[in-house]
Order: sequence, then C-alpha cells, then structure tokens
Amino acid sequence: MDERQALAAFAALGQEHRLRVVRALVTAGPDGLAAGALATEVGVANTNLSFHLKELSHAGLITSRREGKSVIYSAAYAGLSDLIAFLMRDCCQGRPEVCAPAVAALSACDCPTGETAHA
Amino acid sequence: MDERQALAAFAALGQEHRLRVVRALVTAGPDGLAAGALATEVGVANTNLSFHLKELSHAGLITSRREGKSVIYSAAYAGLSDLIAFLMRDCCQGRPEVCAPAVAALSACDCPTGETAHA
DNA sequence: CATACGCTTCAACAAACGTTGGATTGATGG
DNA sequence: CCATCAATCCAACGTTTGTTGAAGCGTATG
Repeated sequence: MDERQALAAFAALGQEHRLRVVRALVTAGPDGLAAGALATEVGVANTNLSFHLKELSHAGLITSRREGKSVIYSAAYAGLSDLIAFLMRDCCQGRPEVCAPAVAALSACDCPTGETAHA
Repeated sequence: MDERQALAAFAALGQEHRLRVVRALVTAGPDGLAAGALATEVGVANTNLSFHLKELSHAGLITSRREGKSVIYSAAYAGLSDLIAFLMRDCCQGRPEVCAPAVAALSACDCPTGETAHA
C-alpha cells in the first residue's frame, strides 16, 4: 500500500459516520448491506450517506454492487488488510515490541495468527 | 481502545504532514526528534508544526519531553499498537482471512509474529 | 541582567469538509 | 406507459480544519 492510499484510508476512517459505516459493513460480512439499511443503522440521511459511501469507496475500503433497485455495499477486506499492513510496516521499523500486543489482540478475536485457528 | 480514541487517531493520521511526522518519529526511534528537526524533515513551518504536534499528542500517538531549550517528540508506540489492535478487532469479526496478509507483512518487516523472528 | 534561541500561543484568513434540500437516474409494479 | 421506490448527483450553506505572521514564554549563554 502506497502512502497516498494510506492517507486516504485514514482520512476516510477519521470521521464518525464513515467509521460506523465500515464497522457495520465488516460486521455484516461479505453479503453486505443496502444503502437504505446502512442509513438507518448509522443514523444518517441517505443523501448524506451517499457522499460518505463515495468517499469510502474511493479510499478502497468498501465496494458496491447493484441488486434489484437496491445498491448493496460491503467491506473491502483487502483494503482493510492493506491498511493494517501499512500501519505495521510503519510501526515495526526497529520496534518489534509495538506489534506484539497487536498480534495478541489478533488471537483474542478469533483470527488465526498463522495456521492455528481457534474457532 | 475506545471508538472515540480510534476516531481521533484516524483523523490525526489522515493528514499528510501529520502522517509524515509520525513516520519520521517511528523511524527515529525512542530517542525522538526535536521540533525544529521535525519541521525541517517534514518541510513545515514550525508554527504550523506545533499545531499538528498538539493534535497528534492529543490523539495519543506521540509524546514530548523538554530537553534543554529543545522539545523532543517521540512516537507513542503504545498508542500505535492500540490502533492496530482496534483495526484488527474490527476487521477480524468473522473474517479471519483479512488478518492473514497483515500478519504476513508483519514477518516481512523484521517484526516477530510471536517468537519466530526472521532477522 | 540582557540577549539570543527554540518553541508555543494567539488571532486571522482561505480552503476543505459535512450536511441539507431539490432534481435526476435506474429499476420495479400497476 | 405512468407511478413509485431506491439511490445518487448537484448546488448551496455553515462549520471545521490547515496555514500564516506576530507576539509571548521558557531556557541557555555572555
């Protein structure tokens, strides 16, 4: 991940409504959520939500697909993963102890650190 | 890490100059850098830099200490680690495959994933 | 004590951001 | 074909954010 992309991603996540959108979509899983459902869940007017969705999409954090008359949004897991990797690359420069707690958190959230899944 | 704190951290990193400051400080290590040196390295007027340093400090991403007539800033590794953990907790909700690449990146940057360091 | 240096605070301005309402596009149903 | 619903695009606004210059505070040095 490029610094420019990381910048866009951080800026996108540094906004209350957008962060909530991402969290909602991650929680929702690959099936995603319709724009209307998101608007309700996040508590934002759908006109306004469109604006934020566009920005998140541009930052590579979410994707969209049309389904009937609804547009379904879902988290771009690859983008999120890249962002984590970027952050780690930055933080690990000569400071391995920084990543250790993060990796610990990793195993605490049902995410295998390597090939030893736990759930 | 609280959602409120994460929000502040993301917002802080979503700005070109602040992101550069953090990267410079992480690279510099625990010894840190004086405000003046940072201003030169990042290419920002020191008046302006103070503004950004205050914001980064408030977001818990950097710390400062006085040393003679200079003020030395250094990365708050704990804060960065918390942010990574937050991001992972969010992304790993039922989506383990998201974290796998990040962990791979981890081992590619001289940061041990557990006890198996690679450099 | 006076001067010089490093950094921060303050007030001001320009630019960018987030929100809102109304109009428009795409898809469904009578 | 027209009416309806879902979502987006557009133009406007108020607010927040980033930048700049001048003034102020704290620390070292002669």
